[in-house]
Amino acid sequence: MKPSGGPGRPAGSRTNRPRQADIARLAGVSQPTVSLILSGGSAAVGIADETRRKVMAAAEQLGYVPDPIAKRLAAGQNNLLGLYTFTATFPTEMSHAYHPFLVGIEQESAIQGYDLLMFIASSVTGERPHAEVLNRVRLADGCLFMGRHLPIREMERLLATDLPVVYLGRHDDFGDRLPYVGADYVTATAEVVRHLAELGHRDILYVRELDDAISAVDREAGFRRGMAACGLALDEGAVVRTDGSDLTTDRLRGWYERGVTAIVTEATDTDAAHRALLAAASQAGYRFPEDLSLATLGAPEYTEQGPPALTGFVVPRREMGAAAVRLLTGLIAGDGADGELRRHQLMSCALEVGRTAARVR
Amino acid sequence: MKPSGGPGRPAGSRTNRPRQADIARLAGVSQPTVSLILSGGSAAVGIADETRRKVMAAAEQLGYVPDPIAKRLAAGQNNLLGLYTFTATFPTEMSHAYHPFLVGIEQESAIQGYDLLMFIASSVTGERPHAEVLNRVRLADGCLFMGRHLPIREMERLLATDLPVVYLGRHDDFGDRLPYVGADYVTATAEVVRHLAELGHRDILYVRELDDAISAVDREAGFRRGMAACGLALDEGAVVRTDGSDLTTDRLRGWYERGVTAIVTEATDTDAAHRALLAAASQAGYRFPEDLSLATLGAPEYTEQGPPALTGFVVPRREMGAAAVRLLTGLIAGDGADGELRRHQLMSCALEVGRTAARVR
DNA sequence: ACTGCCGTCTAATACGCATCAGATCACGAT
DNA sequence: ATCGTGATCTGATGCGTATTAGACGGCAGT
Repeated sequence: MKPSGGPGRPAGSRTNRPRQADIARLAGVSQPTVSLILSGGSAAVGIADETRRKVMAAAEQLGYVPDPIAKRLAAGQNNLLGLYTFTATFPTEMSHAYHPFLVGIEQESAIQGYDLLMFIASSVTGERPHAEVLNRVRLADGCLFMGRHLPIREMERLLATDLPVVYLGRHDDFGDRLPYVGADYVTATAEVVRHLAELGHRDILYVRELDDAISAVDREAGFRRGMAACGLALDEGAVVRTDGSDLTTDRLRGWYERGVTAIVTEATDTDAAHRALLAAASQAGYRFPEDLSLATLGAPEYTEQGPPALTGFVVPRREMGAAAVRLLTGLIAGDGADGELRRHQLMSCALEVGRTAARVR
Repeated sequence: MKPSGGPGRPAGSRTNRPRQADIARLAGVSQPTVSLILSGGSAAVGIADETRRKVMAAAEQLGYVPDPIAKRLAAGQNNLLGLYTFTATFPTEMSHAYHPFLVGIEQESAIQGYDLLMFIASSVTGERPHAEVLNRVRLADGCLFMGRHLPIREMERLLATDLPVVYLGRHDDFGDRLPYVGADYVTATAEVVRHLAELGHRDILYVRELDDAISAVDREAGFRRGMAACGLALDEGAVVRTDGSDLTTDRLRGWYERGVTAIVTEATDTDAAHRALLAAASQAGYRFPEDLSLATLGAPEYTEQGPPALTGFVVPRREMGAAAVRLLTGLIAGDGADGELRRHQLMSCALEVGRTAARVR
């Protein structure tokens, strides 16, 4: 490699961008003085106006731009928020599940003055995809994690670090060590049940997904709580688990004839249960809400075509993303130690009164 | 802030992560030796096996993880690709215009082993939103730019830098200095015209947007070229500019009665022209393709519900994103100097034979 | 035995900025 | 005349890693 520096520049320089030292030389002061004036900000009291002017002028003349890397190395902060998703962030098939979160994250990050660093390189590197990420993650001042299943071991190691971290979603396995922003599915589901009860429904069925993701567990808990609060009996088989494949037309008819008047189901990434239910109903000739009432937990955001149609609740994804960013930046700023920050936040989901549930006949 | 260093560590240390110096002490060698062994990779010949083992063991024992910041400062590379969009990357209203690009960018970045650094903070900082970009952008090894209108002055300054840059979209104002990956609208539009001509259409109208974005200019050029190539006359008024507001039902009727059998229009961010045309047609009672044939340039990607319906062409956004990343990483690797890299790339857009255009009666 | 050379490792330094402990000087108070 | 005392600025150093020049021994060749 040849010393590509300009005239009068030390040989090691890889670039010809001006540095603070150049400004200092031009202004006839020392490099620390330049540093104080340019980045010291409010701490730059005790600098003569004359000196300040000279330095500013020199910086302007040279077109100085601070090197973020050096800044970070020296100061230990670079206004970068890491964003780590356990799957591809921009999925091809799945209808942009992360998108509403990202909208909130982006907005709030911008407000807080942080840029977003998306860690994706490792998603294709091989067998232990998340092992090496943790190295890179430290590049940011703090990191946001999202995704249905988080890798326990890697998370454990990360938490042993002093890097601020926030998980988007509820997760209590790490106790207080893992701050998160989640959705209050329990309360929201109970409210949906209460809404149905107020419409006169007493025989309510809950059709949920197979796997035990926290959201599913919470929703079922909310369902049971809501039923209990309304004094409704929860007979055997009132909670149905399915991945969609066994949700036949006959089964649906059976429920109907047994006297079920309302069905609660949940929308998820895959939407298996929800979709299967709609399919079976359409095939059996049942209409919502004429024949059966339907409530969907966590319905997708409004689309552009008109008001919400599905009764249920909507997860405030945008607000959750923004809240997560606020929590993270708070932790970075060190508010965590003072206990000013609620490290575990559950956002409430608004009840949506749509057109799929009606008063029982 | 308190000096949180552990026991035996210098007070200035902000973190208790092990450094190369710690490994060196534990293994009884010097820090440069550790550096050589751990990151030197192939250049680490000339190291005794015994030493190598000791160092590796010590690194493993301490759970060493290299600091990307320091690495970058020292080596001038950090495997980060910047992504700068001139508007919010995750828009709320607009139907995820950037999304398909992002899918390609993410995939290819992962393959190339780069993480993605999204610069967003400046979008809210005030009057000259992009002025401060230069500061941040240099954090990455190279930067991808996207957005309809790029700020000339800032780009000019950036190009004076040695930072590799790629623009997603065609832009020739900077000559060869701004590498880009664009779409070949001219050829694609000409092919659409040819397709219509083969269906027997001779009176073809082109309805385009008002503003002179490059895509619009190219498409019109392609339209004219296509007409010429097919030996079709281009009479006065064959090209209509509109922002949608003046596209009345009467006007559409006028065209129809004048003998126009096919209309070519373009889909853009706002979709103003395209949407207005559809609205007017629907209001006038015209159906596609029964009454009029319609071709849409740059139709949105397939949605999940079935095969494409619109005749026209589709912009290969995913591939463009991937190509842009390849170009950028190539530039970073220094392939640019050897002329191995096509700094200006135009990707072809596949003709879509949909259901809105039919053989003329 | 002296020279030359290879293999192995280390001292020194760069990278660009921030921070801290003084240095320097002027000025007023004792 | 001496001693603070505040206002301004600088020297030295750190941040964690990569790189380069060269130190140090040992071994072969003459």
